[in-house]
Amino acid sequence: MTGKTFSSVWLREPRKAASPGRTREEIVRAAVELLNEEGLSGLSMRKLGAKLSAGATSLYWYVANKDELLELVYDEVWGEMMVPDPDEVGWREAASVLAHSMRQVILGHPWSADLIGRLPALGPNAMHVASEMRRMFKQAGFTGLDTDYAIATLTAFIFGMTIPEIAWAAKSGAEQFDVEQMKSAVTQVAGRYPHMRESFEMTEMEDPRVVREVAFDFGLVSVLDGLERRLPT
Amino acid sequence: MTGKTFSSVWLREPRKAASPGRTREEIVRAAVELLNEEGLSGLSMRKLGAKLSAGATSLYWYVANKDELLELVYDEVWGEMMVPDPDEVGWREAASVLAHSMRQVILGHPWSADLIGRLPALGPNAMHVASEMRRMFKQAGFTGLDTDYAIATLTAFIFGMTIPEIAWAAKSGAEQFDVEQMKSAVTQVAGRYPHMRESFEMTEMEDPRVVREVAFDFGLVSVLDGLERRLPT
DNA sequence: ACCTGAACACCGTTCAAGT
DNA sequence: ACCTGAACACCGTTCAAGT
Repeated sequence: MTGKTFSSVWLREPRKAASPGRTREEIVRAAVELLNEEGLSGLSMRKLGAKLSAGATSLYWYVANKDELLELVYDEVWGEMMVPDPDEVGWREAASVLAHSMRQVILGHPWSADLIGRLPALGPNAMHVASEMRRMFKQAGFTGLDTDYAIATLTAFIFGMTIPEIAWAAKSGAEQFDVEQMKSAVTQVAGRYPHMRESFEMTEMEDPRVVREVAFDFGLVSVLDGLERRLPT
Repeated sequence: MTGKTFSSVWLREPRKAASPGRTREEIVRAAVELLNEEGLSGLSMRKLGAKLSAGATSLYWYVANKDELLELVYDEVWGEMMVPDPDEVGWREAASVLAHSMRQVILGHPWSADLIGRLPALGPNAMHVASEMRRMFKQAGFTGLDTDYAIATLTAFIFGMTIPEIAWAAKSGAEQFDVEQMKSAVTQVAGRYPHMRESFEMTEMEDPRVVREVAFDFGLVSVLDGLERRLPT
């Protein structure tokens, strides 16, 4: 009657840090490198083992399974996010800087997009960011559960906006891509939807990179305005 | 110098609809069943072939690869989303109903969460929803690119809020799960973060399902308020 | 304490061959 | 036009065995 147990790397004691052999840090560093170079599908236990010039399965001594390894590298991403002090710059500025920082970090590690929401974010870096966000919204004036709702709303916006950006960046970005072909493709598909055609025609003359930036700013201001209205007066 | 070409099922003519053999609809229906029963990792070309009592690789006649198959089932999900007529109920009500509907549809097909943002949503059902959303925001008074920004903001919120819900629902939901164990686990991890402990203690006495509902409503109202402020006066 | 290799049970995809 | 089977190049994970 106890059911499945919830498991996460962060709930187990790491192996004793004895002198010989590899360390978790080494493994995580190599994994991140592999991910940055080849993306999520480029990371296999075998390849990672090889990169560390170890046998294919020796990693299982440090980590229970691949998901645990991913939890580890996921937390590295959280470690890169900038959380300004709301006491110094005010909560709105702090939220804004944090949002842009989170977006940039994800865009810089496209493989992390697939991890968001799939993996629990219980690592120390994620905890630190969450904790600082809580401080930020309390400083703004939120109390009780509203504080958590505000956090959830802002992060939902940031992730929801950035995750799809990855797909487009991966496909259309880096100019190794036939822009004309894509345009005609999309136009073809939007053919029977006048509202959509209008939209595509408008964005066609703009640089897609700046369109996404502007869209993010537009949305961010909207979300922060909306949250501000929830503050008790 | 033409680069990689953008490809999608929706850009190719489907195979001639001859009498014998299977149809795309049959295949998609079987795939959706498999996904609902076993989740994304339960869908393999081999299993799907078997379910259709066909050879493992016969599907490749109907579909170029597995991603195309996923694009097909993904659009089925979009087909279930409800888009009320903004001319009848007003844009805010329409947006609100749509948002809740999108959330429910995703929660009802947890496997779709991993597809969002990874796959282009170019199918007819996705196009229809996007087109109606555009009509909705134009009716509200948005013009030009602002209309697209508003759409992006709202969908970012909906997806960003719902995708992580899946992970928790999959783990803690269905009561086949040891709630006590998870609580102590999370508390353990939050130990050194007073802000986090406070938050966990507060949500502990509430039903997590209603907490998520309330959070969604809170965020939705905030986002809609914020968007409303962007309207030209 | 740490690492190895072999083995198991899978994958997606290609392709020549069948009807 | 449609389907098959064999084959290729992979996966994650377990486990007995080595040092």
